[in-house]
Amino acid sequence: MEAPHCKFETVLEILVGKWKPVVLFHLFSNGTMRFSELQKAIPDITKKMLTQQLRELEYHDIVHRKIYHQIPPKVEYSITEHGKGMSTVLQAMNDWGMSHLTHLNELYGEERSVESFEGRLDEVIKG
Amino acid sequence: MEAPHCKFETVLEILVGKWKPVVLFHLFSNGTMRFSELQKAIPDITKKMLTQQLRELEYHDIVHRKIYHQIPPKVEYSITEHGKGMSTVLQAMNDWGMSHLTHLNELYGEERSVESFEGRLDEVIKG
DNA sequence: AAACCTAGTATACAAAAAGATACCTATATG
DNA sequence: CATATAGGTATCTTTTTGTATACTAGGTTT
Repeated sequence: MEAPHCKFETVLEILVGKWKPVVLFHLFSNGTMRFSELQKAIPDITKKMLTQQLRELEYHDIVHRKIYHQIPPKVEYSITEHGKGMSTVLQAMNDWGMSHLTHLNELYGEERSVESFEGRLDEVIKG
Repeated sequence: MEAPHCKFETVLEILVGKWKPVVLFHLFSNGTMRFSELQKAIPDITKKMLTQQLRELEYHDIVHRKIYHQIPPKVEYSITEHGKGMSTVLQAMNDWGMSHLTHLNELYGEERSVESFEGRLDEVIKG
């Protein structure tokens, strides 16, 4: 990952990647999840991608990784306190994003999908 | 560009790409800029990339493209009214991004560059 | 008439991100 | 003693992004 050039690019750095938003969504929703639970929740993600995204989020101290030293292994992921502070930004992005989708629909018609993975990130990050 | 899966991904869709943030920064700062002025402001960008980013921003109705039918050609770019509505989100991202950088510095030391292209997007989008 | 200007497009190529698949660890279970 | 288990890594291929370079249009300047 490169150093950010402007402050809001830091946020982008955290969020970009095909799977980061979904992963965050599930962790914000469920609080604590095991690696395998995340895999089940996001069926199309490969282990490699899931690991990668989680490690990047961990680097940014958005996600905490708790290892249980047992066999078979058990690892739990959760949003850190610092990570929870992101919810305001996510909320702002979500709100404007919604109105932007409406705007796009006005401009181009209803072709765009507005469906989300269960579609309730807004509710989730508020709580 | 794919359809977004969650609302805040719409915002990401607008912002991702190596050059989108810089382009937006300059347009928010300068109000109206010609293609060539943008090129000068962002020396490393190629015409192809600049065109591409601008077209994507135009599609999202963030940037307006005004063509003067003269030769040699003249085309001016500016932020649309709809685009200006994004400034709140950018501001939120910027603010949290700044505090996040501080947090990262506390965690990992001062290795990370906090420099931005002139570093004043926050001032610019407030105005 | 040749060269120059601006705002591009076209084509080929390199680099980065993502995907597919196989493999590893060490214990518990059948 | 073979197999399953959970959470990964390693390696290779494909796809997506971004870069480099050349070319175009058509009026203006030299």
